[in-house]
Amino acid sequence: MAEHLIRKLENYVSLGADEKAALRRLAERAVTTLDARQDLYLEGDQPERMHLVLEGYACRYKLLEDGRRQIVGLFLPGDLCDARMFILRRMDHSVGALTPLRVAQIDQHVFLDVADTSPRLTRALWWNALVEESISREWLTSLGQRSAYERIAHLLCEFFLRSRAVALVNGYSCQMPLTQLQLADSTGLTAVHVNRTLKALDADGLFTINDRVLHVHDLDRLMNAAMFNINYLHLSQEGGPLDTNDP
Amino acid sequence: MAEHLIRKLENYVSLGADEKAALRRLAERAVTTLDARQDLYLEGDQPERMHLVLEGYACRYKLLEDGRRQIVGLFLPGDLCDARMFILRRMDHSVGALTPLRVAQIDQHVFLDVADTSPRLTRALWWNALVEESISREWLTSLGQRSAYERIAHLLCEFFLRSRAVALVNGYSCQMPLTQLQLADSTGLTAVHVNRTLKALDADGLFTINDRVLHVHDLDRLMNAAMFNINYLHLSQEGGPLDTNDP
DNA sequence: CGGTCATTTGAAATCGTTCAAAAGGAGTGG
DNA sequence: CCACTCCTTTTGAACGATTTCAAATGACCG
Repeated sequence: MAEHLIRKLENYVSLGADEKAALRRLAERAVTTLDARQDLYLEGDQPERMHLVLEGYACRYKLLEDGRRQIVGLFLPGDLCDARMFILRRMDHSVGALTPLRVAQIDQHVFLDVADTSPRLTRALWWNALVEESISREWLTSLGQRSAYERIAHLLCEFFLRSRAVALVNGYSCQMPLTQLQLADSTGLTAVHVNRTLKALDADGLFTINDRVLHVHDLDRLMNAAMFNINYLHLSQEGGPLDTNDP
Repeated sequence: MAEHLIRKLENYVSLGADEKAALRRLAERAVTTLDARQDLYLEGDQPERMHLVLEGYACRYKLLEDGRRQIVGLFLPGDLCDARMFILRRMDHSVGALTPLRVAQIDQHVFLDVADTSPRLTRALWWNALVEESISREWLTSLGQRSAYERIAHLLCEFFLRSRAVALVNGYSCQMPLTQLQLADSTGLTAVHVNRTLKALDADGLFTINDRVLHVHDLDRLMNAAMFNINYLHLSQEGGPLDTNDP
């Protein structure tokens, strides 16, 4: 099901029935499942196919020689992995499943054909790629400037809002597949400190995580605590998505 | 002069005379100069033109409400700023000159026309964009996992190698326009600590910086100290650039 | 000459790490 | 069903990398 992807793209522009159909056909390609902890790519691989996440969660990560690990991006349902990575001969990072994962494997040329279905769809897929880059920049800002408390608040705030953008929230709750160790690898902290910081965030009434479910208790205060500026997610273009009849 | 850009792209693929000519024409568009500290874009701007850096150095940066600043990317001569940013209605970060700067301002459609001059050039410009993303991921890894010492070693190593890729080195020296404060904003450290760490790196015989010039004393040891894995720069495709007669 | 910016140094404070250990849950094989 | 292992969460105490605060110096510029 490409519904999550469609939902996400429609934050940017309303899609026509033909465009949605093209995306749905994409999602029917070579559907595979992976267990948690399995890798979709490893650093050094020659990427040949790209993937659309249908169900479950995954991450990009890099390893240093001595085993230190940094998670450099998260994939939610509806996210596309490495749409154009095949231009680089070798992967410079790995992609791993965080939970059991269902993905569609898509050949590059099939994707490019679909991307060319309509100018509007082309643009929407571009928008999607550019938002991913914007998120990287925001993560850089978090790692460089935010305190542990702000950093974790920021990550979870982003996660909640990205989940909401693909209709995966239930009021103020959503899945949160990251263990404290993975949270630590995402934020450049240690698991011990993540544990203590999560407790502080809970004590302050901002959110709790239980059994891989995030409950946001006060989104406004959470955003404030994280110095969260929603613009970088480029969700609603002022006045909402473009109309279907737009050029 | 588009020579730096051409040089850089030829790390990936050899370009034909017509392709080079197209790039050179790009670089003649609306050439402007800026002083150090002037901004090319501010967060919130609607990007309309993209830029090619002809001479001088610039950076992308983000500010938090309370004034903390993170530099999230560097531009050297030959770098393209925000080739496709116009798809996003608003800039989510700012771009500022680090030194006096000469740039060519390029309209989006002009750029896209040139990019379509040949499949090889299209691919080369894609390669360029993907390398920039790869660098972001490596910076994330630095900020999250590397110590102050490793982080600064890594940044300068990268800077040296990127300079070399556009023929801006002289043996083991190159310009290094960042002040210690800017180095601090790039690495998520304080200027005080950058100062002390630079001294340590000098004392260890890795490199020195004097009057905005970097002298690398021992590149191998510098790369080791930084845990520098050159693959992420995607410089030489195995066996060197593709041949001009390739598809 | 005064002002701004960059560099440098010292001393104290702190945030986050490291080390160590315990406890709970989930899955596996006997 | 128990024993076992692995993973995750949790807590305490000590340590240390980096920050903060403060101040001095030098270079450049109008």
